[in-house]
Amino acid sequence: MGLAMGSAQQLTNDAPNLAVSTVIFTLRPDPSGSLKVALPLVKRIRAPFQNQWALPGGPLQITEDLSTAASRNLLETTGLGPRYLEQLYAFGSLDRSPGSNLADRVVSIVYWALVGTDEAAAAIESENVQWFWADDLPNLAFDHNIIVDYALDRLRNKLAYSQLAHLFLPELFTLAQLREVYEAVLNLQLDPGNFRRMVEAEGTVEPTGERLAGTRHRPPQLYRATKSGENK
Amino acid sequence: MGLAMGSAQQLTNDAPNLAVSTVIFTLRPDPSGSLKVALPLVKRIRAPFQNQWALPGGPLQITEDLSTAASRNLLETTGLGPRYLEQLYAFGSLDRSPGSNLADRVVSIVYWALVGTDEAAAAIESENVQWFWADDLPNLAFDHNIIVDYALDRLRNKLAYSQLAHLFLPELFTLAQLREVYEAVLNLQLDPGNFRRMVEAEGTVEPTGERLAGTRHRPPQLYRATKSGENK
DNA sequence: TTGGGTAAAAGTCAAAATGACACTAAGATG
DNA sequence: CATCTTAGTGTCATTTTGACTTTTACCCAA
Repeated sequence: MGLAMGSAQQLTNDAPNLAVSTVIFTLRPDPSGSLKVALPLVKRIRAPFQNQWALPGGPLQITEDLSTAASRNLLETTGLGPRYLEQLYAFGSLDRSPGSNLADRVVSIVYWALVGTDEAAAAIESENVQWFWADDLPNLAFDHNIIVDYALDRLRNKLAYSQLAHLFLPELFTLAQLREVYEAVLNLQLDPGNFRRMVEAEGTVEPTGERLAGTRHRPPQLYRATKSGENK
Repeated sequence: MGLAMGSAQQLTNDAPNLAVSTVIFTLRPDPSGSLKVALPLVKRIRAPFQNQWALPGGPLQITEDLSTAASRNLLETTGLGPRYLEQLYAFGSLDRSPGSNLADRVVSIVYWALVGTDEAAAAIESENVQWFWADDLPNLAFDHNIIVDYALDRLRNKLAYSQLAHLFLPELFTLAQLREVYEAVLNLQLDPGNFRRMVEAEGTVEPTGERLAGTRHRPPQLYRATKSGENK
């Protein structure tokens, strides 16, 4: 209970350290042109797991909210703001970083975010920040592979019983584009007719009256998200 | 970035403190005999919020996992072990404890737990630990009213698309008892026939062949939970 | 011993939701 | 103008859901 003495390098602490990390999802066209889920990772520049890829994150500042820290992760790695941001889970097992001692223990509160397909195309990429396909990740630092899988599960679940698919898209979109989002995230094929019926029944999108020109077929209606069904 | 100097009383820290709290649910018969959701609270013995009721919890020990800490909360307040335990959410707003300064900032990782109706009847109760109806709580310390509401939402959701209702019950139970759990938690009436059809279709319970005697009507079959559909 | 009360358990039925699929519309392309 | 392609509409059988009826098997009181 007395005053703990720090080492020269680091304050010795009897409490775990607290960090916030963020899983950032977007959709990008793969070489064949179909959309796939992608996320940015940062290369670690120090031990442990030096030179391995990891989720963007860092210590929680004493002055910032959890979600603010998550937004900061997002901004610092991609230069973007979130279209959607939600807390995912707090990971705090004792064995998250094998070999390290208890004083280095870190509890990570992880958020997940969506960024628009259009915005993400203009996002920062560099030596130390690169985008990966969510279904084809390298071995990540710490337990970050597990975390990404967990976030993917949540994304797929949310998409099914919530209305956030349009957040990947620009303000105006066709039902085909919306369907493509579902197909990319859920990794399955949807019947266009039935999909239309479902979306119209939900009332979360409304036709704008405008049509998208320049297709090689009948011009599709452009829709926008309704105010009511923003999300949840 | 230098070595922080502590006061005589407390180590001044540039990181938020980390605590684990647990919302513990059970079902108890109310005066009229029907089951209602109840939870134990502890009376705070020091400021802030001295003498107000609060969720059981405390600082996370450097040597224990998050879920272990939650189990410890449960054991220390009720003397019981959890039938079910799941992380709920990490609460970390800057204004959780109005009036306190940043050095006292606490991020709480909250778990929620189920304990059996039978076990809970024998749980500890004292001056400083009492059970309350979930739908009739006093003003709790910190943001704990919000947390309980959040946990109730989660419980109701989980019950609907997951199979944990039987965790409130003893090993053997009738379908009427199982239905009573749903009705108490979701606060609605269910058609007995349709409920039976639903439960049988899910295959999460199996008849034991035994029947419950002593009722004033046709003796109901006793069921148990199947291994396969334990939960999730 | 029998008739009434009660909830268990099984069964019925119409409405709604779902999945598979066919058909027509309206543009582009050659 | 014939053809290709996807938009958009329509059909239909199957499954699921909610409301309800009927029959079963016990207790209890007359």
